[in-house]
Amino acid sequence: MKGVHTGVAMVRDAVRDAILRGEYLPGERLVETDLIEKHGATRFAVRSALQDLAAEGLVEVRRHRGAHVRKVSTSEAVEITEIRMVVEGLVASRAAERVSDGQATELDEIGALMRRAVEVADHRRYHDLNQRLHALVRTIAGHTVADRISETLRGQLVRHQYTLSLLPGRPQASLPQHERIIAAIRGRDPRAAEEAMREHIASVIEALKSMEHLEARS
Amino acid sequence: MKGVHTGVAMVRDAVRDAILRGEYLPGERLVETDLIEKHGATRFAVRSALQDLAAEGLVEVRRHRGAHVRKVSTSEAVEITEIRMVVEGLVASRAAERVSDGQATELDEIGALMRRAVEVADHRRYHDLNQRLHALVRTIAGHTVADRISETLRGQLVRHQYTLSLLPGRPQASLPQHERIIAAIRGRDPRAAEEAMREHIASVIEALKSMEHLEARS
DNA sequence: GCCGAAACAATTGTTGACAATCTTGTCGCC
DNA sequence: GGCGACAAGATTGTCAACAATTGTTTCGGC
Repeated sequence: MKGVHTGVAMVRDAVRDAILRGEYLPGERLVETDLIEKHGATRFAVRSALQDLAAEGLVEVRRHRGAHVRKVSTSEAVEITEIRMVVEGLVASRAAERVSDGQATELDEIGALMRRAVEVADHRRYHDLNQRLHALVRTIAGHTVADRISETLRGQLVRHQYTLSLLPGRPQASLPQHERIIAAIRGRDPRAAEEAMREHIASVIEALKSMEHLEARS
Repeated sequence: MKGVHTGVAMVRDAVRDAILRGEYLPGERLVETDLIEKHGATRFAVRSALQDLAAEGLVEVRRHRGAHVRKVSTSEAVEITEIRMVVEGLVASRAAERVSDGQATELDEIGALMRRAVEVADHRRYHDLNQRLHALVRTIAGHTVADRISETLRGQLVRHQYTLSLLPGRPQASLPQHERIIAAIRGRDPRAAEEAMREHIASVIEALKSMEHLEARS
C-alpha cells in the first residue's frame, strides 16, 4: 500500500495526506527510519519532505528531537480562523466583483443542492457541497495569494475541523449563511459578500471558542 | 568577509538580509557554490537555507535550475497588499479591543512625533515612526498568526516598498490616515480601527496600481 | 528504596562523493 | 552566414557513511 517508488514530492504528499487523514495524531513523533520503511523512500527524501511540511506548518522539527505533528491549540485555531475569516472575506468581495453569468448560475445550483441536502439530513453531501461552494468562490475571485494562504491555514486545522464537524446543528445554522453569501455574490455586491462570508466564518470561531470552554472544564 | 562560521540559520539570515538589502536583484540566480564561498558554509547549510527562504517566498527553486530571487510582479504585489490590508485590519481591530491605558499614551506620543516629522519634512524619521506605529499596534493586538503572515508577506514586497517610498507626497497623504488609526484604537472602537487601517493600506494599493500603469506605459 | 551520574542505544545532523540534468560553446550541415 | 545537433563543462539532485546529540537504562551511593 505504498508508493513503491521514491521521490521527495511523493513522500511529502503521502505524509501530508496521512496527517490530514488523522493517521498520525497531533504531537506524535515522526521517526525518519519508520517513514523510510513505510514509504520505501530514502532518508534524504524523507528528510526533505519533513522540512517542506514544516514550512507548511503541518509538522514541527526541533533540533535533534525530530519531527512531530504540529499540535495547534484551540486558541491558536481561533487565531488561524480569524485570519481565514478576513481573507475569505476579501475573496468573497472580489468574487462579487468578477462573477460571470455562468458562474452565478453555478452558485445557484450549489445553493439549491445544499438546501436539499439539509432537508434530507445528508451531512456527508452537505459537507461536499460546502467544499465545492468555497472552491467555486475562490475560483471566481482568482486571488492567487489568498488561495495559497487559505490552503496553508486550512491544513493546520484538520484536527479541529474534524471535531467541528461533529457539532450538532451545524448544517442548519450554516445554510442560511451560505445562502446569503451566494445571494451577495450573485447580486454583485462586494461589501455584502464580504460581510456574509465573515459572519459565516465568525460563527465557526464562536463554535471553536465554545469548544475551548468545554476543554477547559474537562 | 563574514560569518566565518557555518550554520543553517546563519546562512539563511545572511542571504535573506542580502536579498532585502537589494544586494541580489530580483530574478538573479543564486548559485550554491558562490554562496558556499561567500558565507564560508557547507553546501548542506546553503541548500537548507535556500529551501527555507523558498518557503518564505523570497526565492524560487526550480528543479535542476537552481534558486532565483523571486520576482514578484506588480499585480502580485497588489494581491499581497490586499491580504495585508485585511490582516492588518483585523490586527487593528483586536488592538482596539485590548489596548491598555499605557499603550494608548504611547500611541499618542508616536502620533505627535509623526506630525512633527511631517512638518519638518524629515522623511527618514517619519518612516521610522511609521514602522514603530505598526509594530506597536501588532504588539497590542498580540495576534501571533497575523504577525507571522504579515512578516512573511512584507518580505516579498521589498522591491516595491522601496519604489513606493520614492513616491512624492506620501507622508502628507498618510499622516491623517495614521491619526485616524490611532484615534480609533485609543477610542477602543474596533470597527473604526479596522476601517481606518484598511483605508490606509488601500491607499498603498492605489499607489501600487498607479505604478503598474506607469510600468505598462514605459 | 530513592536519587544521581555515567554508559549505552536510538535518532538526528552533517559531510563528501556520485549521478542526473541543464547550459554553453563548438562543429557540421544546409 | 545561419541554424541545429552534439559534446564538454557547470550546477544541482541524490545517496550512503560518519559524527554529534538526546533520551534511557543501569549501576552505585546515600
